[in-house]
Amino acid sequence: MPNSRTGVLLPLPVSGPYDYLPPANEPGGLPARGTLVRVPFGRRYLEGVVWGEGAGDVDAAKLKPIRDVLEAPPLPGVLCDFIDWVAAYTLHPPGAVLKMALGAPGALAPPETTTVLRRSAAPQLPRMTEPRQRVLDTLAERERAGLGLLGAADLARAAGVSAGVVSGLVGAGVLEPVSSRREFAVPLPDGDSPGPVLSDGQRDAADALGISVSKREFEAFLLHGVTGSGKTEVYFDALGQAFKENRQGLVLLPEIALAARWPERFEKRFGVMPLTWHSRMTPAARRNVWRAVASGEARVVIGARSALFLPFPDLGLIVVDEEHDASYKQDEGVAYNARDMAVVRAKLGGATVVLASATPSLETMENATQGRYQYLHLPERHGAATLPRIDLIDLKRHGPERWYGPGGPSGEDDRGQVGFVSPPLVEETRTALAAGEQVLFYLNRRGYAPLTVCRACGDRIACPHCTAWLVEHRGPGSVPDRGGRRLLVCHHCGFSRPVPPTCPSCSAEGTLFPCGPGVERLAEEVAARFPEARVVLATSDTLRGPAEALELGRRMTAGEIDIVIGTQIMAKGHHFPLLTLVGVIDGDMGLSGGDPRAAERTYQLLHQVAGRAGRAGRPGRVFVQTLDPRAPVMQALRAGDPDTFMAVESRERQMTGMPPWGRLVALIVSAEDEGAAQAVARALGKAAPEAPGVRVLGPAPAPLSRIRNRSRFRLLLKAEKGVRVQAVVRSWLQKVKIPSSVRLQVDVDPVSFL
DNA sequence: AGCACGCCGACT
DNA sequence: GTCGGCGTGCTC
Ligand SMILES: [Zn+2]
Ligand SMILES: [Zn+2]
Repeated sequence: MPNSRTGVLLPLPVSGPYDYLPPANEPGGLPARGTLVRVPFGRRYLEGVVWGEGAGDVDAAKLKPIRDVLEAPPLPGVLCDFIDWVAAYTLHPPGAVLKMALGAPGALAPPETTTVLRRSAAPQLPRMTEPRQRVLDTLAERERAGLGLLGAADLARAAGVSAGVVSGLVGAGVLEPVSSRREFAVPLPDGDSPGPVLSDGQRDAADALGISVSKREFEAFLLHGVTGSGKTEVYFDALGQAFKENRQGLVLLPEIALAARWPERFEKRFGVMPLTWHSRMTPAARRNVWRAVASGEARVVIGARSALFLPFPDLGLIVVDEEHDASYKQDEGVAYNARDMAVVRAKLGGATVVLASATPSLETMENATQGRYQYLHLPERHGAATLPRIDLIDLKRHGPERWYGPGGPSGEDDRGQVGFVSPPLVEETRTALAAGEQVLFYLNRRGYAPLTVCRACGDRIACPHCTAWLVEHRGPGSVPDRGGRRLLVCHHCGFSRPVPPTCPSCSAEGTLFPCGPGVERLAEEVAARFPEARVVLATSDTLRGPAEALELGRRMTAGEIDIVIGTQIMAKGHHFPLLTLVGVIDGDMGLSGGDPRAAERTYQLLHQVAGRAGRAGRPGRVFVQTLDPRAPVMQALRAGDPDTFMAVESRERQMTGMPPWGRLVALIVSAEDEGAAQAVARALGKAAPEAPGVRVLGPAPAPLSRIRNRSRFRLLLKAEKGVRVQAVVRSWLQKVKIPSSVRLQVDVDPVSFL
């Protein structure tokens, strides 16, 4: 008997596809792989995807027929293959990966409709009034002008009448409501638009990419473009080539950069705004983009990491810009690295993939050295902004002075406030401001102060749900001395409470004081030290969307701002012609804690921040405040010598068997009950594999040992490069029974060790 | 992921 | 005596 079952993958974390019978009403046999269907599942219906022939390992009596085939373009075969590949690599269920690909919610929703009003065939009105006539005139005018129908509220507004007039006409049967499909116009970039003249270096790189795109075969490139080399123009050129070949393009950016002005640059080059894909989209926008991609109408999408799972039927080019950025790694749910999976996606689809960065990751550099990626180096262009000179300020020798508010010391015992800007940086800032130039103070710490301490008992205020200190936030415009809001916020779970009037531990009154720097606190100091300067904060709290980012850019360019105090959001994308001085307040931040990539990341981040200073013809200056100016990463920044630094980093990782010279898989065991989590973690430790070239470290309490009221333990599997870690881990996990109250997160190639 | 089944504490 | 808590397991 032929296999009349079909496997259907459901967007659920179950181990694999479930078998179904073909739909009763479809005589055409088994639907093809990728077909979107609705199937009965338990006592409900779910959307799923036909995954292939049924496995046949389940009792025929249990089989139910597919209820129906959905009116939606099927998932391209290459996406189905990709989902299987990612699931096998990350050790997460394929259904969990499918869930990301369906872009839930909304991708499969029916097309958006709105109710509009049109003139009915009904005869004349019993009573015609002047407002009523105006509505009918408006309708007639719009029809003559070829404009579409409007909903009740819009029609009333267009005619300048109240809503009651329109509803009266509907009631009288003169207007009738009809449902209209809201059309979505897919922007069509112009691949033939010439673009700017490229330098010789850019031309060579762009040609190499263009030829690769035309070949329609998998090829991977590292586009190493130093600051000012114009790497964006190079991959724009390759995108244009993809459009000409009638293939689709995808540009991945770190989520934070999407908020900035990147889409504008695309528009300047190709004449239309690009379609974008990110986590904060409405379901309707999600649906529109998803469908436009699936139908092939969308020529290019700019997106955050999840855009990699969009249903491109013919993806010819993937660009991963800022490929070193750690935010390409997703740690929760399916733990995947979009940068690495982009290479896989390109391989499965016969596409070109470009990893672009001014400071490539060690992993990508090694892949280029080994010849797996072709190496394209872009030298800086003549006359372009170059990376400014970086100087170090030793905080041990140049400790920041205390400072006073506008009135100066209030008495003899007023010792003023703790400062974070050292005298040399204050001096440089004065000079720059006097020259009418702009200054950026970089501090990657949101809020007012990262810690609140009681000076009576020494107690530090922690989150009740996490092992983390609460961060004080004051918010823009609030004046704490006059009863403004002072909130303590947990950056891990979102818990917040007002700063209490008395110490929660010893009940002493007025003894709680902020400890350590945050951008809001830094802003106070800067305002006091440079009273004439116009100061703004640029953080994810103040730049919540593209509109705010654009407005900041406008004010900066117009010279309406003197000093910006910014977090990581300022490290990306923005370039301001008047900004010539960057002061890094805490260069050592991120260097503590046992992360093998800490120094590398610090280099990449500070290099990127440094790139904000300077412009053509007037190089900027960068000062990094540090307690350890002799640290290799600081010396490398000062010397502008990433190559030596990366070589040393590489050797260090080689000696310790760390990536890219070895493989890592992290297991994170968490549960509300600490004992339950610990028991499972210990059982996993006992059952650890003893294969050659494999070592298991832990279990140990995670550095963040409790988040959202869940206790966390970590184990780390370290393997030599050739080891098939997935097989090792899969058989390891089979040996340990995990109760449902305990969650086990598997993280292949971990980036975060918290 | 839902949703039901099932076995132990405090309620009409 | 029942109502309901959520731990365990199943869904083709
Ligand atoms: Zn106290
Ligand atoms: Zn918390």
